[in-house]
Amino acid sequence: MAAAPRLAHADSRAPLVLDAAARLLCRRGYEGTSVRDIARAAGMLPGSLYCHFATKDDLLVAVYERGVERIRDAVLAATQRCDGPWQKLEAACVAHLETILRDDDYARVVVRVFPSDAPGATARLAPLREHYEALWRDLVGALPLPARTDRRTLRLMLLGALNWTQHWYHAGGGTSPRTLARQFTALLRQGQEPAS
Amino acid sequence: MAAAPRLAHADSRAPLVLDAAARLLCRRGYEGTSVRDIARAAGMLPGSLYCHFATKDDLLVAVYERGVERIRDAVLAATQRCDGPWQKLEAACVAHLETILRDDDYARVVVRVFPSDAPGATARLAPLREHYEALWRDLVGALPLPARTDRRTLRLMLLGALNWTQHWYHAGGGTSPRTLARQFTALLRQGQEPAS
Amino acid sequence: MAAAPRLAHADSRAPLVLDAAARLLCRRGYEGTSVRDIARAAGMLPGSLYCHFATKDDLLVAVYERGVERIRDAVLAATQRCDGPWQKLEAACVAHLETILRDDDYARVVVRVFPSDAPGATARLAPLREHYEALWRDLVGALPLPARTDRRTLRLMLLGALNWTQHWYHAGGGTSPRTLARQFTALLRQGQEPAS
Amino acid sequence: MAAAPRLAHADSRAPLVLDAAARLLCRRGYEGTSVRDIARAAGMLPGSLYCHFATKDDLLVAVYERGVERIRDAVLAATQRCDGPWQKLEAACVAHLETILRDDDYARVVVRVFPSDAPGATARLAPLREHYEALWRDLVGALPLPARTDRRTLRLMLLGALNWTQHWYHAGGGTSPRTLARQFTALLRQGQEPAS
DNA sequence: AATGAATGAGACTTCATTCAT
DNA sequence: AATGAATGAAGTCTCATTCAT
Repeated sequence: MAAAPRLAHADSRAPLVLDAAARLLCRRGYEGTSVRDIARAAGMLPGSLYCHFATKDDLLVAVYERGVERIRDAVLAATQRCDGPWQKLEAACVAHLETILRDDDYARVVVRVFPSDAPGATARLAPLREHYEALWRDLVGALPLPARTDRRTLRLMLLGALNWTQHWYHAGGGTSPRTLARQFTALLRQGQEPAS
Repeated sequence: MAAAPRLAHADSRAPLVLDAAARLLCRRGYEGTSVRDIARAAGMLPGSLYCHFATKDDLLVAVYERGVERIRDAVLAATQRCDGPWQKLEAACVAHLETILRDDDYARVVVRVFPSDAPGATARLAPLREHYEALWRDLVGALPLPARTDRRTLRLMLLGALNWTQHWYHAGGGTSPRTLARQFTALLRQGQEPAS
Repeated sequence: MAAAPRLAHADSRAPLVLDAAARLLCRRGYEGTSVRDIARAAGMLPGSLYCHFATKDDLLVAVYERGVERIRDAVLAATQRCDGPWQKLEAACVAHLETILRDDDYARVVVRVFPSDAPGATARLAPLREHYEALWRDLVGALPLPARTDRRTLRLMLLGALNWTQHWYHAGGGTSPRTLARQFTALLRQGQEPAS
Repeated sequence: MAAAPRLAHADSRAPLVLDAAARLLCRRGYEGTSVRDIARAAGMLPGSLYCHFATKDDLLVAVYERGVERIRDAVLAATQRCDGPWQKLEAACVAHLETILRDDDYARVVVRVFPSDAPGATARLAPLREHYEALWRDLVGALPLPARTDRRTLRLMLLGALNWTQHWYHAGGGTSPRTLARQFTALLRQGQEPAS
């Protein structure tokens, strides 16, 4: 079934373009990536990109959509394999970090490029991001926390710490994304003040 | 408003240029800010900028230097007013957050623009950043922590959480930078797992 | 006159650009010719030049290549029509001078612009020039000369005299390039001291 | 008398500016030399140059005047030390070549920069050059030549050969300017055809 | 679906020059 | 005589985009 006649040309080279765009966007950001660069990386001429995407912004949005979908799927899958709210949170952190620190360029774009970086696409980008973060609202909402705890702050703190890793984490540095995620969770869960 | 009467030949309009640059850089990033924009904001022609700064990179470095100096001074001053390592850390978080979330555009540039964003200035920017982060190494180093704790991870987690606030915090949202900083510190210090 | 109907999509307007570049470069030199000027002369916008040539230097190199090719071909063809080393030398002088003093702007660029004028292209220009001058080494090498004669000096003297004509020769002044070339050759060959 | 009180400040630093201009102009040409470069080389700011010279063109003309004066003086002095028209011509060639191939930047400017390179100064530059070349008209005019000889061509050929040396001569290459000048003269005087 | 050429705006930077001080 | 700051034009080159083919 899968190895049917027509195989390669399928529905064009749009995926190839997306891959190239994701690769560059997550490394150089929105302003630092030109349509020319993307075209070259995809083995095309700049004009040819416009057969697949009407504007640079559209291309970014398409990458973003896939990025959000992927990281969301990864986190969802990870949390469903666990029981217990803290276990689920830890699994989510592991999935999030492994996704953005390994080779998923699409997901990395979501973390690297901010909706405000592309003024013409802000309105479409923001909801996508929001869609992903809603997931974390649920995860944090499910935690058994002292009444005084501000769950929003906790969530934003954790996501901030996770996302900021892109700026300092380098593979091969000893600590794996998984270990790092677990450390983050533990720090939040148990605190560091020695039991007095 | 632009083009003041040309009195005050003294010490020039370089500070004005720096202010304009800081304002734009912290909002739009390095690639998103053009020399034209900065010149216009300073009430000059683009070429006139080059009386004060030889290149766009030099201008960024000058802003960075002032930014690092300011946020460093703020944190140092705050910590010296406190006793106790956790108190010092909390004071540092408050100072850091108040500086980057209020109107100090210079400090915000340091948090927003990464050395790698400006390839021609990376070599000058990175040490400045490092100079500031060294301060946090000391602060975290002084904490009385369980032996198992990875102080580096703790530091990077906290700084990540603090710096990421620039992406979601908006003044007038109820929580002040000071409150936020205290919450972050408390979350790390005491943990959230209900005493069992 | 600019902006032809846009028919003739074939093989593009690159030759037109080259022609315009050659025309200006041989008259105003490298620094004296701007990309803007060339574009205007070619009926394009400055940015459009870069569809055909990646940099100003590349454009110069392309002109140079054609210039060297043309003058070399002219000299080679002329010498092959003659017998005898002095006849060949004279024919070469005639060809060289007719080429650079008539309307071959490409060849004139080779004589006018020095590799060192365009630092970024020196490495590519110098071998081209050398390629042409090698031809003259052969021509002078074949002359039956008194043993004491420094052939290198003779060659450089002759080429210098020929090339310098660009600075004073103006068509319509009575002497044709052909006549001039013959005079130069005769002066060197027979000397001017009256037979005593 | 000479070692009187006021010594150094004399009539300002104009000579210093001229020296700097000559140095740069003879090396980089007119378009390749900026007013800024000259000012920096003279230890001044660009604006300060305009205390001494109203425009870049004026500066070039001033350098040119001194250049012509120097090379003219050198040639005149040399010819007056000799007897015989061919001896005078040889002495002139030696003086010309030693002046432009050694360190007299002023004279080198005259040979390197053409009146047409500075459109705004062409009208003032051309007569200066002409003034120098008139000298050669006399020298060649005095030669005892066969009636058929075109003295103008002979003169232009010799001057072309001499001036072109700037493009290939490098000190330390074995042949001195003096030797070279003598070779040029001999080639013209005696011819190279072996006595048959 | 893709190309090659072109566009017009705008990028950073340097130019010769001016002028109040 | 000199400075420091500014100007306005122009320098080379890149940008996202368009469009006939």
